[in-house]
Amino acid sequence: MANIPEKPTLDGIEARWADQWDLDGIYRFDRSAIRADVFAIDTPPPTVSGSLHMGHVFSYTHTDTIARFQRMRGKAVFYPMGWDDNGLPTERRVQNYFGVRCDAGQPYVDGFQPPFRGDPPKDHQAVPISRPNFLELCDELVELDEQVFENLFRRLGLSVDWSLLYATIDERSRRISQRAFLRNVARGEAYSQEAPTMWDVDFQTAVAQAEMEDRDRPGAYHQIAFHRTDGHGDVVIDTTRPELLAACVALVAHPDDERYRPLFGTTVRTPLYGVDVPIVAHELAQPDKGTGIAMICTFGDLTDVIWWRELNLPTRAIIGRNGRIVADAPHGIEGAGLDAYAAIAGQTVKQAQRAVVEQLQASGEMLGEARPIQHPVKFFEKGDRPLEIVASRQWYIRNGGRSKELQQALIARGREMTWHPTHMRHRYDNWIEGLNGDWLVSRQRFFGVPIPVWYPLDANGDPDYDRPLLPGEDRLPVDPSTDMPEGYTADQRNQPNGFVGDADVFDTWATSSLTPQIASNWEEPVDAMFDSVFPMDMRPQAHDIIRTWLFATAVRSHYEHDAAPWTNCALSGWILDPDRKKMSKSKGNVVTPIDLFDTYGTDAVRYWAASARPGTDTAFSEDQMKVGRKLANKILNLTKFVLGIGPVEPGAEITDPIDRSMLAKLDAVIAEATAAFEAFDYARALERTESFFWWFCDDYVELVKGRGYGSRGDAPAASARAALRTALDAILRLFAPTLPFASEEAWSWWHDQSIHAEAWPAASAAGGDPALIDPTLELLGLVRRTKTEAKVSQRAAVAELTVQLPDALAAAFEAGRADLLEAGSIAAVSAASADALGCTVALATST
RNA sequence: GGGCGCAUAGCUCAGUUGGUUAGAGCGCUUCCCUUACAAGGAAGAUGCCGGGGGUUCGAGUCCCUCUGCGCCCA
Repeated sequence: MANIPEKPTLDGIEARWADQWDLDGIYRFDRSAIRADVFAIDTPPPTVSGSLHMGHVFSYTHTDTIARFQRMRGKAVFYPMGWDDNGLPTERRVQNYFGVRCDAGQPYVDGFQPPFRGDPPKDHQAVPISRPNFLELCDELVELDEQVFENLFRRLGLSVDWSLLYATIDERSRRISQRAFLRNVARGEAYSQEAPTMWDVDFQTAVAQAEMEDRDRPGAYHQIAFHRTDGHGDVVIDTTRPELLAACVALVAHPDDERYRPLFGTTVRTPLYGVDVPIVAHELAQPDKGTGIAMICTFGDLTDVIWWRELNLPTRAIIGRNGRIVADAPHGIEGAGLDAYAAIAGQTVKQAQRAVVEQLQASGEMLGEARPIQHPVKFFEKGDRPLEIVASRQWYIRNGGRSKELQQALIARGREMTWHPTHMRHRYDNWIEGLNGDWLVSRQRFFGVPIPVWYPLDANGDPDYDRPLLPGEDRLPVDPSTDMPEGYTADQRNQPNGFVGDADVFDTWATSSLTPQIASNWEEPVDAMFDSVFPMDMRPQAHDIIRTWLFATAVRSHYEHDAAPWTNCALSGWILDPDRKKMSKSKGNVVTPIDLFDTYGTDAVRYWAASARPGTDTAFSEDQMKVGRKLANKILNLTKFVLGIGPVEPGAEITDPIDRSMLAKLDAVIAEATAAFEAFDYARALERTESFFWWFCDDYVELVKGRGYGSRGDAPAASARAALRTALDAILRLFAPTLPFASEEAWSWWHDQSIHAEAWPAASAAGGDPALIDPTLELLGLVRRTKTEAKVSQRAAVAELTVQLPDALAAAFEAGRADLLEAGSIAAVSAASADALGCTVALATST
């Protein structure tokens, strides 16, 4: 029956088994299963335009071990894969790959051919192309990239159901994203508003709080004198942004600050521009910072926005969407002030700062020199220049940033989920508690899900943003730039009394926050699986995107389903290089996953990943992969041995207490591994299994090998063989989630069906005493040591073994006595009662 | 500044209700071709379990505190 290769090998087994699994469809989700029998995973759709790296291999392996375990436990596993391809990363990659840039002003070119397909020269000037042409190139490239990702994941052995594949830009995702948004609008959970917004001047898009980061940058304090309009001298302020002087609308000090209290309510005149501004009081002014009084500009930072809003100050915006000072001076600047303004109009922020400082120094209104400092500056996480604040109309989804009540409700949602590891929940709570505004979901970009909204235009051609025109759900997905709102005709586009389409797209997270809905065909006309998979059992992801992806998904589910989207969140750690530093290409220490698969085998790489404690940052370690390869190899060899030692008669009983003792230990391991997997601790499950496995090979197998070969006759041999076979069966099943290829290969030598369609092992219930075997193995160890110290072969004969035997161990000693003699090549043994177990080994003088 | 985590062998780490002599792998040393495996096996050396204090019959484990490192947020 057995089909055992002469020389077992791991080489080439990945491709063979990956293809076979695909052919057999063993990972296909059973759509007829009821919710209680389903284990549903909300797989994180990777950003395909990023490059493949070990982080993918790492965290996706963790998930796969859980999926395989649950499948073996009899669950119908819902394990989809998706590609998060919409959004800025793809746009960037398309620009760099084809040598183009999107320019909405360009006409569409039919059959457009980009100047390059990969690696444009460094000095290439990006070719401006129309938005539709640009989107075509996006579609072309993501298809390419997604194939590379799929190949990697198949090679990694992920047991996903590839028939459930989706992409966040595909038609279903666009429809579901728009549907969910329209329902948010209908319930008042989403709204548009004209407001100061964090703005990236290079990408020329608004940016959400979750996408911002602080970076320490050099800056400088400048002391600037404002002139009191009552003629009683100057008020000196400190600012790091003198270039915004023309945008100044007030000075502010703390209400308790005695130095400035008399000035509240008075006015000062701005230097250079001669604009009268009030001196106001607010708690957020910091008396210990600079001179204790600051200028409020529209807008230098988020505190300016708060002051502007709470103190009802006027607006004098001077920074345009391109990051340059706008051409027209704001209201209030007149006469000579206009000349001063002309010096900065059209300049970048940096240029303007130099110009203003020069002007102030010339006029004597800047005191002393600039004092350099290091201070945190807000950046878009993908951006290169500091964010500016510009006023613009944007769409928001309420997320608790402006409502304590909603905050509490969302924090409560977090408590409906079990977090692995538990302390990760704090990040969720902290993030919600630190929100300072609603979730900005509109982006002034191209490759994304269009915001499904039009606005009616009045007789003057001005849009009425308070009465947006919304499509019916049956029309989704729509593209407002080509589709028409109901009741309008194409020729009314952009005409007075006509309509205008919203030109923006959704933030990537606004769509990827709906992966549970997308993967399960929520409210789709056909093939809805939503009811049998939602709320899902597991959300695996990395811990750095708790504030973005995890939180956003919880928000959407809270609104749409009044539920947490999953019952468990499993957070993976990061990969560090062996020096505990970030891996980087420039250092030449980045290895690609495929190379590692080739070198060590996929199971070996999976072993490395699965050895890392859940949620723990982990060093990249080829040493661990070598260990994994050894393990996988050993599994094949052990299987060959157990299958080759001799036949096992049907119904053969395991009678020997030594064999039963081993099985009792195995039972404990099965129980531990099961409990660990159920708690999402794949690493502990592996560690317990592996530890037992080496003990089994080195100690148990060596002890009973001779008996198994039949040295003492048929009945003792039958017990050993049956025990070996029983243990092998369980061991392969225990390893199957972590080392799917080696366990399948070994399994296939004596089974027709895939091990991954088999049941998780159950306890043997042979009723053995787990400790019974221990004294025998301890004595065997002492014999081995004696031989090693005598520098003789382990096969060397022992003339006599004299055992010191505590009475309590007498029965155990007797049970293992015959096996011990054989395993140790011992000619004679005698035992005498003693307090502690021990022995004296008399080696035979010659072989 | 707020929150969280980590500190155990040269290195990477395990140590799950507190319980004999603190473990594994890698690396290092010595030995062994043995009919599953030399891509193997047998054995050995290496620890103020970060410091201090406390609870307890008993602390790597629980409490307090200090130090150092890392992450998240402001």
